[in-house]
Amino acid sequence: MTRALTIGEVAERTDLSVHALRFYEREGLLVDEVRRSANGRRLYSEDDVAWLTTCTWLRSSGMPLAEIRRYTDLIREGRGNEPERLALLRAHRERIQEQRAALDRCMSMITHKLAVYEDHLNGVDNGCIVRDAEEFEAG
Amino acid sequence: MTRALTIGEVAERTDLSVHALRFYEREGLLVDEVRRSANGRRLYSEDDVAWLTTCTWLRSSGMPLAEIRRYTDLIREGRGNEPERLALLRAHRERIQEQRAALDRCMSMITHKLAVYEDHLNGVDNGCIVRDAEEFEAG
DNA sequence: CTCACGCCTAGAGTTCGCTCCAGGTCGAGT
DNA sequence: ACTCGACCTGGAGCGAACTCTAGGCGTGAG
Repeated sequence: MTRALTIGEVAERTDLSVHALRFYEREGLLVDEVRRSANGRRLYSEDDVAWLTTCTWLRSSGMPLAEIRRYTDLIREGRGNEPERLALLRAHRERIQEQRAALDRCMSMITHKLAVYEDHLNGVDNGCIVRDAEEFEAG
Repeated sequence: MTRALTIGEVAERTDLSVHALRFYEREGLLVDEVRRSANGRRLYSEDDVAWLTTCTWLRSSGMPLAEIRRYTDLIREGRGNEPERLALLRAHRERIQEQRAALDRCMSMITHKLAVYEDHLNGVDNGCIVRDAEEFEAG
């Protein structure tokens, strides 16, 4: 068994602040209760770090903390609710796909605007009033 | 010239609430001052709608309102600051790419967990303690 | 005439996800 | 003996992006 980690060490490894770690704990985002040292300091296991990393990934893809808590609860409950976990993950997968679509839409808009502005700055002056990139096209 | 639109109509077309539209206006997110009817009601042009749509796309790809305002200001200023606009758009393009990477990371994690759970539910019971999907693999 | 409706303003309230503070404990180093 | 740094708690505070409320106006249908 590996050495227990302090909150500071976990903060470094997960890119969460120590404040956020305590906050996540209060919010019930940890599957197991965090162990404590004799003097009351938190002791995290590698499993805790792994789970927190999963949490940060879910967060970075836009899952609200409330839903991560729900997922955590399901895991804590143990066997039997796998269909619910599946449903939750599938729902999130859908949202990720929607987000990706949104990013792609915006990305092509930006690519387009960049092209227009770059043309403009390279002297392809079409002489129309300059406002947003879109307006170059009209001329 | 096309008919001016009421705030309600613009709300429908942009998927922003009327509250949000007034809020955006207060925050200086509109390039031109919104026209008003005789009795003080807002009258939006198709250009306004187009710009607001651009704003919603930028928002949906995670650009903060403060930065949209900055971009709006640059456009309102007129010719001469195209390099700044380019820089702003390029910076946002980078962030979009990072976000996409984050989504992809999370997506493959989810795909993996889904596969593990689905196997499990289809009777591929590997007999280990059931917690998060990851733990199925160990067995 | 009255009623509902859509709009107006100024400003308060809400949700989310932290972030920070005050005040305190502990252990190691000088 | 003293100080420093990392940790503890409970609770306040914050920034973002809305969202809603109160109170009021103008117009059109019944």
